[in-house]
Amino acid sequence: MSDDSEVRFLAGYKPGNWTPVAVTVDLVVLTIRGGQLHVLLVRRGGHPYKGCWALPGGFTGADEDLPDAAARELAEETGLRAAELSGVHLEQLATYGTPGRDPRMRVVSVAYLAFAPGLPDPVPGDDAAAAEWVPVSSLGLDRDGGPQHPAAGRRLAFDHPRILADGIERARAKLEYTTLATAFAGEEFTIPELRAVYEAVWGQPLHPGNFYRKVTSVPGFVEPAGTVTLTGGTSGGRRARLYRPGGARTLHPELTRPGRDEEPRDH
Amino acid sequence: MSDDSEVRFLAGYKPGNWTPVAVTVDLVVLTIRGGQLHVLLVRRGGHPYKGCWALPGGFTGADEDLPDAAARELAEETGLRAAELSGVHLEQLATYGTPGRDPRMRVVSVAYLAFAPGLPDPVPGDDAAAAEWVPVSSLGLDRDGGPQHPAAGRRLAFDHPRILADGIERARAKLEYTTLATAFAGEEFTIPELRAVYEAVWGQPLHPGNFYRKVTSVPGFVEPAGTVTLTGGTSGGRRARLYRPGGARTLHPELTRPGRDEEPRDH
DNA sequence: AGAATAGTGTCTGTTAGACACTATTAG
DNA sequence: CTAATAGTGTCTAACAGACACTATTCT
Repeated sequence: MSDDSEVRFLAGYKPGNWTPVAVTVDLVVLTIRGGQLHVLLVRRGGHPYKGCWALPGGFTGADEDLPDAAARELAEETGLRAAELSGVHLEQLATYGTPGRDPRMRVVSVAYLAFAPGLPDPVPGDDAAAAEWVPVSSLGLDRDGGPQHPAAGRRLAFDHPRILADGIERARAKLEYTTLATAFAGEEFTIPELRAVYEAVWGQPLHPGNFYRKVTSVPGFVEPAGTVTLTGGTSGGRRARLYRPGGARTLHPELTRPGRDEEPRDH
Repeated sequence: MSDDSEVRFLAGYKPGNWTPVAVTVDLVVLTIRGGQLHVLLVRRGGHPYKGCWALPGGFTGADEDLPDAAARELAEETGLRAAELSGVHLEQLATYGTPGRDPRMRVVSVAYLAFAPGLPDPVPGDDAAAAEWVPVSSLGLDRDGGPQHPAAGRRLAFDHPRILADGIERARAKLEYTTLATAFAGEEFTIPELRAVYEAVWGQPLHPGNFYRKVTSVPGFVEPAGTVTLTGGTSGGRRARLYRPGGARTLHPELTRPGRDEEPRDH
């Protein structure tokens, strides 16, 4: 496959039969604050959509791999260092390239999804006038992960409502069959804290007793740290045992969302 | 968000702060022939990787949406018309953009996955010297959807072994929780035919009796057509009832793959 | 008839979910 | 003590998987 004629071909190759396109990465960064699912948004400091809220993101570098670009943008917008970023789960979500989605030119955006345990307040990057954690519930997405309602309070730029909805639905689906919920919790956590993650992402309460049994019975999901919390709840209650993430990455059998009898799964 | 200053900005906008990149679509087209899972491959007629086998694909048009580009490439490589293509399931798989993956220049490839019922023999497109259905089992992918073994008979160009492995794992996973298997069958099919689809994609035999009960009991998966096949099997056997795809797109509860106790799910 | 394939009956072990209960801690 | 939270016991209906069986068709 690599012969003389190929070497000659590459030496004389000039791009021609292709369309100039800009490739960007956009990030759906999710975390949990105060029991509510939040997404990281920036207020755009420049045109187009100046002053609108948008997902953080930016252009990819000339020799930068896509996951690296996503990690770099995440670091720039959150001010996290490499060590802190290592605890953040980052995965590719989908790619959006409809002509006209950016009024400037043809832009193909590779969206990434990030799950993070309690991150600090963000630091606006170069292009942003502000950066904030925004409760997902304030954005008027419908419960099934559909696109943003037109009358929502804080409208998002570009096709970011669609990307955000896809990201949230992906997150909801992945909690069912992976151990990713532990990526929202710290190094050690209690089962009620883990349950709070599920309740925040899924947007509905779960049965505490059954959740406890389920989580502790799925092999590899969590392993006991052997210690308990220092105090009980703020208004009484037993101390909770502490756990660490187990070795498994997928759950068998899965933890199914209650009350969904015919939703699409993402992908 | 759309004010005078934005109009002026866009009128005077000149691309500058971005990297020139070519965007292509690559296709993982799966079908079933003779009880075996096959993938559509083309033999490259030009450099680079001249003479190697590769996934079909090509550059996106200047004002072409990504799914349209995928459908166009699919039509070009298979010679199918729009009416036939409507029965083909096409979904975005993932995007691959590691620098150097194409020796010519920076190429970001958006991969699509297509499931099709018995397609005709393909017609090579412009850039291809040949196009063929190739049994997936002949390509030396490991059973869990890992990348191609280096010593495999027919090596694929670029990072196409990885893309193919991702596509197959996606297909395997989606059979578990969606009704997509019916996209591999025709308009009407028997339960044993549907079982053959699962067995071909999953690569393992399933229990006929339990499969029958499961499939017919999941609401919306299949609905009886009221007729039976014209003959029994070639060497005896009862006639099978015919079914049509039901209205559901997802399966509740799912059809789980046997014998996998800790595989990653795709995405 | 005999082999092969389609489809059904039935049993067993596991699981989700409901509900009631015990254990422990703050105020 | 009382309220609140953590965790356990137990029952029931549903389900996966195993196995045996009946039904039908080809040679």
